[in-house]
Amino acid sequence: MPASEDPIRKQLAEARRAQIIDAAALVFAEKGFHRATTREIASAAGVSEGTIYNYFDSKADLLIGIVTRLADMEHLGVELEEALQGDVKEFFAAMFRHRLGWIGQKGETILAVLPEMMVHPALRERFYQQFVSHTTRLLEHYVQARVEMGQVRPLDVSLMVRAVQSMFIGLLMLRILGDQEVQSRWDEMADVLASLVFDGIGAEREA
Amino acid sequence: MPASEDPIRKQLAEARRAQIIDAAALVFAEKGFHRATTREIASAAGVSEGTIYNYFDSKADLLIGIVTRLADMEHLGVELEEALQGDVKEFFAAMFRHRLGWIGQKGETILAVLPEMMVHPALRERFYQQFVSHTTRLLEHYVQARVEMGQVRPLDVSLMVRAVQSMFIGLLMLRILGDQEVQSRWDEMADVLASLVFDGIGAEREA
Amino acid sequence: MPASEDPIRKQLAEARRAQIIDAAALVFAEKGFHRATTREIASAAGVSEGTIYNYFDSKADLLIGIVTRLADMEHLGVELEEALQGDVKEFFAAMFRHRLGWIGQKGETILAVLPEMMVHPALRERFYQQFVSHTTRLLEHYVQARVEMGQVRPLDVSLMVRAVQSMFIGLLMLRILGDQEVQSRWDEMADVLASLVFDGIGAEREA
Amino acid sequence: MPASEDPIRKQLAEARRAQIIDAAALVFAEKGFHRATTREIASAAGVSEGTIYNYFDSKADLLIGIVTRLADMEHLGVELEEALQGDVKEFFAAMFRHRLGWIGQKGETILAVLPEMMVHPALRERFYQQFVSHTTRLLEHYVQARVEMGQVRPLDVSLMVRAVQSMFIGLLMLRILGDQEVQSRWDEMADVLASLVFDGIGAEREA
DNA sequence: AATGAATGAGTCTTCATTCAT
DNA sequence: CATGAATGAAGACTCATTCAT
Repeated sequence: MPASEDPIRKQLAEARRAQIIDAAALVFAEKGFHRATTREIASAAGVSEGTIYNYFDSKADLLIGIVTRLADMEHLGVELEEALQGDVKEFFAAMFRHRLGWIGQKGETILAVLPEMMVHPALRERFYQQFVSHTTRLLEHYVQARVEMGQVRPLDVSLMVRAVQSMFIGLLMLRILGDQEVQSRWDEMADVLASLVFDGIGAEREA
Repeated sequence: MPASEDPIRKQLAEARRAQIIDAAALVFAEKGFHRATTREIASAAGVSEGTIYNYFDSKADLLIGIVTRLADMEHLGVELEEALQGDVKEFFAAMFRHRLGWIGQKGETILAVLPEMMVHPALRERFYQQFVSHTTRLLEHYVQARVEMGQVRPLDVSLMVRAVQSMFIGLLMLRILGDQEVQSRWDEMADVLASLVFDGIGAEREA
Repeated sequence: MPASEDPIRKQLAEARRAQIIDAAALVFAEKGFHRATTREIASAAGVSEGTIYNYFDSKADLLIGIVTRLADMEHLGVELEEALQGDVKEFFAAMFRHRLGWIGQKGETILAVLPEMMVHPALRERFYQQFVSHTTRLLEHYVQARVEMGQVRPLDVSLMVRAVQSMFIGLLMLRILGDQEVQSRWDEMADVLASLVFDGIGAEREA
Repeated sequence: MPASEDPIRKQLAEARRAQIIDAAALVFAEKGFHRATTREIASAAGVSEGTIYNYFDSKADLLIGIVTRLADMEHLGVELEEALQGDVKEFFAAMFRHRLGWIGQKGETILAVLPEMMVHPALRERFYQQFVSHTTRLLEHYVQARVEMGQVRPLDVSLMVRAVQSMFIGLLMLRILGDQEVQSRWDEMADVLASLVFDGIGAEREA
């Protein structure tokens, strides 16, 4: 067993895992976790059923794999980092763009795990920690700071942040539910949201 | 066969249906559609498995039954009707209260069907028509009218309405995902949302 | 309980039995014993499922009922009685006519019980006694007598009679299996069979 | 995946199929199609229930499998081929021997499918084509030719052939129905039938 | 005597998982 | 490591039968 083979093997194994996870995400998104069979996943991945079990403990473990892979591929992005320093409204626009862009790209994969998550406590916990609470904290800190700088009205920060976050996942849900407008004009949403959140819709402010 | 028995029979049958649907919603919410067994549902409803099939064609038909029952019990409510005439911000507050109130009350039942809906086209269609598109149209008309009256800024009405709706379902999702803040302060959300939507969070409006 | 009601009740009950048996025969013939449901039989008979069990112990008991009713309606017929005295070939023609006529008329009902009989010992026994062995004995006596009278060749009477009988049931089977020729020319068969059995097909007799 | 394994796999699979079909035929013959459970069949075949479904689509598909296997193992046989050229009476004797021999050997298997066939159109069609119509055509041609050669009386060929065929299946039915004579003297039947069919039973021919 | 809702035992079928090759 | 045949537990659904009305 030459030492030189170790890293190569590792790479091959990692590629196999990815290949299987991608196939699983595809099939789960299309048919749902329970209606998807390991046979289909194997076939979609171009491997045998047995091979799946060389890389994953169980069918449910594939879900964990998908979430993990989803998390690995997430990062704040440079634009967003930069936007943290600039104008508040522009920051929100950048954040919405970033987030909706990610959802637009990974929507299918998210759809693959979302339904099961709603019902599976461990997965739910993992997903929440991974994708929600992280952003929650970031936003809370950002908004709190801007409130103190007088750039944001002193609303209830905690709830306000939840309201903003609800839009991410809410819009994904509307997309999934088949709303035509949301589906076809996805890319226009970020600016509308930023405008809504920052300025509101009212023609004139309350006293 | 005396004619007097017909309506009685009908009532008994309707009561049985409701009894079974409620039990199914309970079990589905707890374990998810697929992990729920007909045996459990029967036991929760206090009937035998066979009886379920005297009232429903299949396990999947129970989902349809749940959605239908959910729709039957929905109505705009007097307060909301009245709010249509009054102040815009107050209308949104009333709408958020009404909607979040409904979700708060029926959340468990919605959770029972939501995951399966995301994956089941026919159910998805039904749910969307029943609960989303109806509200969409109502809001679009309302906002459009208020824009013309100069009470609402001339944003893109269609997308703006989607943004508002995304919050309903998005907040439900956050609740389901286990967000403590959303769960414990649910009743406070309506006013925060109304304030956010009408006035925005910005300390000062853009030029 | 006036005595006058007894015979009336009896008649009503007998009519009900007949009504149910006829319906059962119909449904059994069409779908087979196992695929036929008591619900269908009840519906075909115009009664409720429960009523069936007021007249029969079980679904299987309906089969017994059908066979019994079949037997009750069988009788040698005058022509056949007369033919016993006449010409041998004419006797066979008469017998074939009588038998095939009966089958042609009751074929559907026989089809209703035949498949189950092949697999159900008690029913098989009953049917055999009722419809086969009776005829077997009749034929054996007849043929034996005619052999002794020199009108029939001294073949093995026992087997010869079985051969003749096999044609009854065999032709019914061909009919059931869908043989067009047998179905459409059923009424011509009797004479062909008589000619075949009495004279054979050979152009000239063996030495 | 070495190419050398393919034929081996195929052979193993074929053997499994045969093993399962044989078990199914056994159980069906004994209890009837509907009373037979897949569990019993599996147990009789020495495999698990699941394995059955790796080789057959459904329980009903086993019936098709049985019929097909029955057909595969049927062939005219050398003696019969030879008999086609010889004496008419001897041909019939050979044919009866061949056919009754086949039935005697495969009777159990035929019993396994016969009852269900009587009620199942697709299966019925298949069986009729496979085992009846083939022989019908052969006999019709043969008899027609011999009529033209003056060796067979000019009876209605089509019906005559049906009469002959009815004896095959009719005798099987008598056997199944439990006729002792037919069961115990099965091997003697062929010659009796040949004599009956060729010469008839009449002591003297009609004018 | 008639009804038909309720019952629950029984069965086919699916499919995640294992393991010999 | 890869394979895919074998496994068998589990579950949706059917339907003969019962019984309160």
